[in-house]
Amino acid sequence: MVVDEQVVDRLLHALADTTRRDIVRRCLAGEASVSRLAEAYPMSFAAVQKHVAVLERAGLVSKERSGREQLVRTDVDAVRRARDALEQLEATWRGRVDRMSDLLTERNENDERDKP
Amino acid sequence: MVVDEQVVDRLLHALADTTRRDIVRRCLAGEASVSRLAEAYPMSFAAVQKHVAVLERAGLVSKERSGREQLVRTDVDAVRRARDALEQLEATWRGRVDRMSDLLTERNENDERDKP
DNA sequence: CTAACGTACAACCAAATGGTTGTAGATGAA
DNA sequence: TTCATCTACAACCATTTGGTTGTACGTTAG
Repeated sequence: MVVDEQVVDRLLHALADTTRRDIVRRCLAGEASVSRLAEAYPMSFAAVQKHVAVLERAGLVSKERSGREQLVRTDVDAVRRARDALEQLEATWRGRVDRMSDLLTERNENDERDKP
Repeated sequence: MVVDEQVVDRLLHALADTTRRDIVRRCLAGEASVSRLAEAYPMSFAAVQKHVAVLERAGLVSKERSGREQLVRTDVDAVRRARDALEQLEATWRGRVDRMSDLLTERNENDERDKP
């Protein structure tokens, strides 16, 4: 179940911004319209709109129309998937470390060196 | 023990790039010089150097001089801290959800169907 | 219907990103 | 010493990012 690298890129990039993480948090605690969200930050409505778009592209939130408002809702599963993605990364890396340990243990004189 | 937002920003941004994640992985499985790393990617030495710098600024790797080479080593603890940071984020968000649930539960004592 | 509200989107801008090439300084090998 | 290697860093460039303002459009309230 290898997570697509591109997906991970978008996911981590989306979360690598304080405002966006805050939006995720806010929209987890009850849905909020984009304009209501915009009131919470020292930036324009359009700017917040863009942040929401980035989160949406990463699959972290989704929008649902309700009358003339657009309600933003955090996808809790997506947040979990984000955590799992990092966990998987860590597992891969850790796996490498483990295999490395094995190699070191049984390593004798095999000194390989590739030169292009 | 709140993780500094700025630190999280740098951490997640550093990891939001396939090449950089690969560098982290490679430098976990044995140290590698920057030039050796550069051989592994379809980009210039300077570009890889910049990627390493980003990882270093995020505290994910460190460099150690060995002769004329600069060995890059992934800080395993930093990787763990990265995972923990996301976990903490998730915990915060989850906490919000839980408190939200509590509110809903308490409100439910009256057992009425009020529509806002 | 009209006015106000919420949204979408385009155009624009400064700054950051991700890449390049070129130059210069250390260091190890011959 | 001389030369090849490894690194650091500056200058430059194209694209993306994160912000702005302005305009247009659908929806709701009065």
